[in-house]
Amino acid sequence: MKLATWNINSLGVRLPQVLAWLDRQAQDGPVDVLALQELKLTDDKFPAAAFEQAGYHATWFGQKTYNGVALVSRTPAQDVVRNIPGFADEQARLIAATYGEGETALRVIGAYFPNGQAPGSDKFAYKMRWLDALRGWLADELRRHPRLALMGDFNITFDDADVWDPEGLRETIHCTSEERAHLQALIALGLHDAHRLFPQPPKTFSWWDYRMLGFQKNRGLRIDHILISDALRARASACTIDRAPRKNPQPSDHAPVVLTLD
DNA sequence: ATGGCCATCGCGGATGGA
Repeated sequence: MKLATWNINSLGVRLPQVLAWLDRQAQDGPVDVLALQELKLTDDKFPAAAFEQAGYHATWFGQKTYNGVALVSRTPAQDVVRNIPGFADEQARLIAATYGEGETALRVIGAYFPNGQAPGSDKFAYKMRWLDALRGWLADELRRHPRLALMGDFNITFDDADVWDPEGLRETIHCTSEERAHLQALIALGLHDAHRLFPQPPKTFSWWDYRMLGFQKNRGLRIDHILISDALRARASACTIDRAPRKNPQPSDHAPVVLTLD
């Protein structure tokens, strides 16, 4: 089975690319759950019928202009949660659901972490509060759901290996010690960075700036992640970043991350 | 080189992204 995450930077613009990508993936095994971020549309504009026609269920949490997240899946979502319980938030950034029953039930959390803009800014402070709230709730979720995956656009790099220019970008947004400590605190709850469970080529990134020929020069960051619990780690067999959609006309600035489980 | 590109809203140019 496959789990995937993709920040598509407007589902209105890139729905055809998402459907084409799901089709392509299905050639060597369908994607069971795809987490999407940055829908940039309201709930009433979500293209549920298009996904249904393609054979997928969906559950979504939209917002006008900004943010918005969804889970697209082969089986229906159960026990859906929108945003972090107990954390008042105007922004649609998180959606969680359970797939399957009993001991094989899988809990999936799709999230669009705040960008944070710059250390010291109000948006950075919001990012830190959001991360605190996520950690508190996630600890409970892990107790309830041993088979759990947290995936999405984290807007945080783990370390210098996730950064095209570690010296030039030291302690800038996505690369600060404070953000990385928060990311490690999520790992400390009992999660694993699926990407690093397997050998990866150096300079493997998931996002490239639209400007300065960022993708062509591979000037990128790895900020899109799939974190999995111990129970899922035991079943993980591959984790890859698919650069192909970044070469599409009108691409998202992010590439999808795909985890394969036995 | 303190911007470059892209999407949104809405019809010019600001805002946000990362």
